[in-house]
Amino acid sequence: MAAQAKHDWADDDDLDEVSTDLPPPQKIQNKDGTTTIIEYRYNDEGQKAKTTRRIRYITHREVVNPRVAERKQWAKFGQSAKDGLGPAHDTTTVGENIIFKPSTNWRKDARDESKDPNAQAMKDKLKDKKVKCRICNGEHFTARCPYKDTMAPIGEAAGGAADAAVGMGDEGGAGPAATGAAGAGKKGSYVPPALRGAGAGGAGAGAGERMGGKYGERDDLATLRVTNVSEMAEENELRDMFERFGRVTRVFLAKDRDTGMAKGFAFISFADRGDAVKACEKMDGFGFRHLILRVEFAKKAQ
DNA sequence: GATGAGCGG
Repeated sequence: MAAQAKHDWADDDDLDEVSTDLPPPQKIQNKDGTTTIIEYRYNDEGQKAKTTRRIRYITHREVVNPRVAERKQWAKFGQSAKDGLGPAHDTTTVGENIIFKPSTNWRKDARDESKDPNAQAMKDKLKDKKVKCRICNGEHFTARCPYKDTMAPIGEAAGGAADAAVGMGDEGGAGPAATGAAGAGKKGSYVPPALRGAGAGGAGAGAGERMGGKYGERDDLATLRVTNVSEMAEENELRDMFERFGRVTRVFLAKDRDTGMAKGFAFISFADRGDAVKACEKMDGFGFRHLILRVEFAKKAQ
């Protein structure tokens, strides 16, 4: 036993893998000056593969980038130290040859481009485009409209409020009537997706309909704030954790908008407040990724 | 320790 123990059976396989009946590479000189190289190797699936290449050796300086030619002469190192010069098929991927065409007169190039009919059509389209405010039809963005906060967008006149505001606009100033219109609700102001459809009771509120309250009010009756959340955590994980208590309607994991780094707290909204209560009780103090979660009902807007 | 996100030319 000891006599033959030097040989680890596990190594045998490896040896076989590389050294079994792979025919040696062949080089065939063709009459036209090219060389055909046939190599055998194992591919990723462990199957034998044959590679045939017909190449023409070029030594002319003008044809081969001299710096590339030089690199081919470099001695290899590391695990490739014993390999011959030039690229080896099993360690080298020959990339696509991307040709840059730096231009000294890009202005002229740009002009040429404009002759392209497609580009021209596009330009015409853009030329005709004018900024048109959705509120007052003025030549500014809706967001910059002076009546942004006092008027509903055209075609969405809410009762007499919008008309009143139009009247004010004609007089060139905002007055008490306009202020009243604003009080009725900022229709037309942007509502972020998370807040859309929010209203008393949550369900049944028609989209965009005012529920006697301000816009921007989120239904947080069944929303939990979870703090001490691992920065590695993902929204899906949180959802999975809380879903066992009831239907989770929203998971918000706070992250820095620029860096994307998790800020370590999250909001979980439930469809049913009773589920939220249960989840709050059970999950407060829950160990998650080496941290202990703190779970409480979210404040603000109730 | 922290209470949320943000249109579109």
